[in-house]
Amino acid sequence: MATIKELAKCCGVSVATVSNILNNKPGASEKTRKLVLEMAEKLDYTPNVVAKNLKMQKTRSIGVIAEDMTIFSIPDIIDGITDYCQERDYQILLTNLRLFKKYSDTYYNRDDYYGLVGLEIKKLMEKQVEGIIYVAAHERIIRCIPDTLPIPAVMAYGYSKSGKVPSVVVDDVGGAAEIMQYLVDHGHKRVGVITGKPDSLHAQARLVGYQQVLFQNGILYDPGLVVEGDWTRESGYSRTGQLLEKEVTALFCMNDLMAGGAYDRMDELGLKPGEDISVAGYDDRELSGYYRPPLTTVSLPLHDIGHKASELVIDLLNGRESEAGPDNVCAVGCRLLIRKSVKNIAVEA
Amino acid sequence: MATIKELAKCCGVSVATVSNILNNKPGASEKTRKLVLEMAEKLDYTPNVVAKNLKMQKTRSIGVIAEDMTIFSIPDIIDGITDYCQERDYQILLTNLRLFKKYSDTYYNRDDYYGLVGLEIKKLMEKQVEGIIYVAAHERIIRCIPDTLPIPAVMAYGYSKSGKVPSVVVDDVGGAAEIMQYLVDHGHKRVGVITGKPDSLHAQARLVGYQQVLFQNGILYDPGLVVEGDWTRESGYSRTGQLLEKEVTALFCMNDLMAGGAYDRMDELGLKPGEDISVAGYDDRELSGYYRPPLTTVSLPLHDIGHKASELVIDLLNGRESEAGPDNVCAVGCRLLIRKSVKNIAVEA
DNA sequence: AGGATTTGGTAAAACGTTTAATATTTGTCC
DNA sequence: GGACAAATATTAAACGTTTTACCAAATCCT
Repeated sequence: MATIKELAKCCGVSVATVSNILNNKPGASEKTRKLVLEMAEKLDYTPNVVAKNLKMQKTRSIGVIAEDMTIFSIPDIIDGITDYCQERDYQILLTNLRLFKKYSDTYYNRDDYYGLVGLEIKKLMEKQVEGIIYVAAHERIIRCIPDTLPIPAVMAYGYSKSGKVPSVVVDDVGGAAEIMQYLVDHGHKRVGVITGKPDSLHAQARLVGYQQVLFQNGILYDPGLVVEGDWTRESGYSRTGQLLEKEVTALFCMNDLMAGGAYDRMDELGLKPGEDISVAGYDDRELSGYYRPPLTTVSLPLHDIGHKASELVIDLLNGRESEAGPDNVCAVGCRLLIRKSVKNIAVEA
Repeated sequence: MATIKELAKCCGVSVATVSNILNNKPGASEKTRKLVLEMAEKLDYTPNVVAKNLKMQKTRSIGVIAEDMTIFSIPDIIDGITDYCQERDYQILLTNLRLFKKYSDTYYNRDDYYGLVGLEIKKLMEKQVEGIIYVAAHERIIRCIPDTLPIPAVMAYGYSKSGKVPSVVVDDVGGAAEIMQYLVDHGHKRVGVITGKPDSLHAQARLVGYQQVLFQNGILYDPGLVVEGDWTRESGYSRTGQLLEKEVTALFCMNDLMAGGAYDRMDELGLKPGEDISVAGYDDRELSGYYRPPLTTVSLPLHDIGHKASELVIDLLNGRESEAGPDNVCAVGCRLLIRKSVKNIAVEA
């Protein structure tokens, strides 16, 4: 593989000249410029970027630490990251923690998990990445990214402990509000809710969105209409029964899986989802498009999260101020995905 | 950020000594060894790997070119790649082509697609990756990886045009044979097939597996029992009707989506899948576990494909001979995933 | 014509490591 | 105490670039 020195020799000029020409710096005659360019082509000269990086003290690369590639949220976030990084010509170094393969459910309390992340950060820094994005599988407070890093870091789909490292997250209250408003616009005043695990940030925020819409529309909040699920299809199935007894006209399930469980239960009871009882989901998992009827849900802005996160980190490493909010959190909005599971029962005026 | 030179000065020794100690080479006294190690800790010395790479002419990194991160097969393959690469301490540089976002369905005929891939390969080589893995979204012949690359390359989930670059693919005939054998073991002699698009390698191989099992069990192959689908749920739905007229006892759908369509049709006709008619799928898409009844299917060895591909490429770049078969193709086996959609109708002996 | 300026080019240092060749210190033995 | 070997440490070159400082030739201006 030809080096710049060999190329220079072939052209009968100095390396400096070649370097200048290749980086289109001024100060070379058209003649030598052409000569060098042609010769570079002929020798199939490929610049050694690692030498360049060493000299320039820049790598135009950022480290991406993903908790687990096989969790549904992660690939889309990474897709967003690569989208923006390509545009800005940054290379990504991927680290896959394989968290859910390596650790039990309680992974996030384990010291060795922190150790692992610390090690991977160190490895990336040795490789002179200019920034780091940590991609969480679901929103929560992540304690393992120190806020004393000498390079910028950004959390995608999670919060940092101290709030010092910028985070980009889903606007869950907005998303929940949007679909709830859609429900009340379609005449649903008694909407049962199946929540996620109550310690989950997602579940808390979505509940706030629910309450917000109730309030804004002058509907009294009835705590009896909200029951606790745990994100699984089974919990959606089992909770649906008790909600149905309360004469709700619609169900808001805090994820698509539980909505699937609700469908199951209704089928059993001879009720038609989207006809007898409306149902709304959340997340836009691939499968919910295949429910019968297809589920109306809210689409998580995963791509945008990745896009925004890389935007932030690249701004930061170029010395520009982060334009995340004052609390360093950037919430990106969801898109309402209207399908067939919500019936309009509003009486016309 | 401290360099080795500063560290050396702080310790009052030469850089060479520090280097030797840090790489635990022999020839340093216990005393200085300890001193240096402690000082390194104290200064939080972080070696500059790009300098090291330049000197060593090695980067321990491999480039991964993924066609599209958001296609379901890709993340699992990448997970397999990272799994093995972590073990061997190779870093991965990720390139996401975003093929299905950027190009139409006919992307693979477009010149700019080839150009794009060529460019990305060049970029990776400039960064001195030691090997390249191309990750396809589904199996087909990939024409855009030249077989004259100066570094080893491997195709994951695809074939190279010339057969010169090693490929690791799914053993689709084996997978189809396995689930078919399961079907006949459960007494099904008349098994209808809904194929994928006939020009797909997947569809062709799976059909061979189907025929193989028929032959081995002395069942006559009836071409009337195989109808052409196009991988979509709709095609599964529409094809099911005509198969049902042929008095089949089971359906083998060449992917889970079409199996879902078959379920839909049976529901409509008042037939219970897994009871009145057995159905088998292929691919193990997440959603098929939620079908009612859960679909018996074959699980694609995506993780293993990634694992094997990185094994091959790392062997290759270390000068070991590739242990792919003589035709440079390594087919990795599938796992039968038994759930609830196949009924045993065999008469006991 | 001759000094000043512009144009086109070069030499060499630097980036942070590793390593081969060499130098220095320490220890052993008579 | 001196010779020799072994143990330990140092010097300097190298990896492939970029860039600063410098130089020579060509061009311009009066």
